[in-house]
Amino acid sequence: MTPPRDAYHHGDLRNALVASAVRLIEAGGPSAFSLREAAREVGVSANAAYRHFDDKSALITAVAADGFARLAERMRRAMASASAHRGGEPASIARFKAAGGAYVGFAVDHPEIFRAMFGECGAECRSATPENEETETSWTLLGQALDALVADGFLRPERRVGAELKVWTVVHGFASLSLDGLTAAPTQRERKAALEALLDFTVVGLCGDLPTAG
Amino acid sequence: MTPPRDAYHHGDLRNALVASAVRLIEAGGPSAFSLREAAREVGVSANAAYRHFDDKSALITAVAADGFARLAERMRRAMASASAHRGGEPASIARFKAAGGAYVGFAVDHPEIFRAMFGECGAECRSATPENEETETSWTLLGQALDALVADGFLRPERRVGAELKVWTVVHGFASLSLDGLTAAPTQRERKAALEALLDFTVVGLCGDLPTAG
DNA sequence: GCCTAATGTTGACACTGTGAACTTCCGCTG
DNA sequence: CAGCGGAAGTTCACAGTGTCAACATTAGGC
Repeated sequence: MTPPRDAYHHGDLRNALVASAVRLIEAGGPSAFSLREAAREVGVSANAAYRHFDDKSALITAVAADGFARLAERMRRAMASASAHRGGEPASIARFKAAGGAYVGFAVDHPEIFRAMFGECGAECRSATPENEETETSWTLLGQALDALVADGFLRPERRVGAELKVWTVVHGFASLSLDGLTAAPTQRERKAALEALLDFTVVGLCGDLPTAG
Repeated sequence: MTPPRDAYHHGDLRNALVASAVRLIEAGGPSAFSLREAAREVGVSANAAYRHFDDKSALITAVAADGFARLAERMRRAMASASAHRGGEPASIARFKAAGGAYVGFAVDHPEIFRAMFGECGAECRSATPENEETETSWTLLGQALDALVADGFLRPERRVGAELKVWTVVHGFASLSLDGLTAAPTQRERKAALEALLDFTVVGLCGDLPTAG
């Protein structure tokens, strides 16, 4: 992938460093990652990194940003493919569940990256600055899914407000617990079942009503 | 608090180190905490800590364990006081909401400790070993609150199974997002409103049904 | 009252993030 | 095409860190 470096100038150090950092973090978590090691892996002196990043944490921030972009992409894909072959479910609900599933799926597949994204260094990526398109995207995708629920008549419009936060809460909570393991490492099968139940629960919470209590 | 150390032996180094670590972590997060600094603060050589902890991470684990104990205590208190003066709400629902509120409250009041509890070093505290009474407790308290919902007829028994995970997911998710700030630092007032809405949403999700879809 | 084991101490090592000063080389201007 | 300015990398240096090994001190049981 990286050709043996002969030239004095690397050519694409920034991206190479980010890629190396992703590998290292993916392997051992954000704590088991050092600037020097990343530089070593790329074949460059430790301080070269400072031409491209203010900080060690700036590099991690870049990793987080990359993670957010990949997360959004994954959600996009999942939603699109859910529209295609859903299993008898209304399209809007299928898409909604697909979005949630993709979020959790990303977290489970890339736990350490996910941690980095929501650690202190990822903070800048998460603030909804107008420029931060990528970050905004997963939030936006969720919004689209919810709008579709309204359009299909499942979610009453007056309940639409604040729905993103609720869904995000559920999905993010499940992802966090899956990683940080309140439940001791369930099988993928069990997790899938739990997630399905959770998404149903979410739909009821959003769209449903309490039975006449008495 | 700690009397000026004159004796060669500290007397209660273990606890002193944990307390110091709690302060340091609370001040600057788990990353801005060093074994040496904690030892310095206690007035003891760096390596003295190794008589009480295998590792730096073992110390953090102790901090996490302490956090879990305090969290459970806070939930216990909140639930008890909710039984006393609830505002026209059924007791079981009031207690349930109090438990959730206490969880989030702890996370918001002690963000860095909370992070430590759910970071890699806190992992041992979270596994439900039979001995790990304290850890189990907040889960157990949640279970009690759910049982009360069943007893009061709000939650149908066949929906009881798996309810802990759902509630935990919501509450933990909201706590995480509140700390890690998807939403840019809302006021305490806003957060309280959001939490209230979220708990209502949770009750509906657990106990409610979809309106006859058509 | 001594011996042992628990508790603390000192010294050392490899490693980290980062600043300062120096070198190499790409790309532009004359 | 010469040469130069600045971007991109390098080396040296420093303060801190976690941790190991060897040593010192002391509390408590025989």
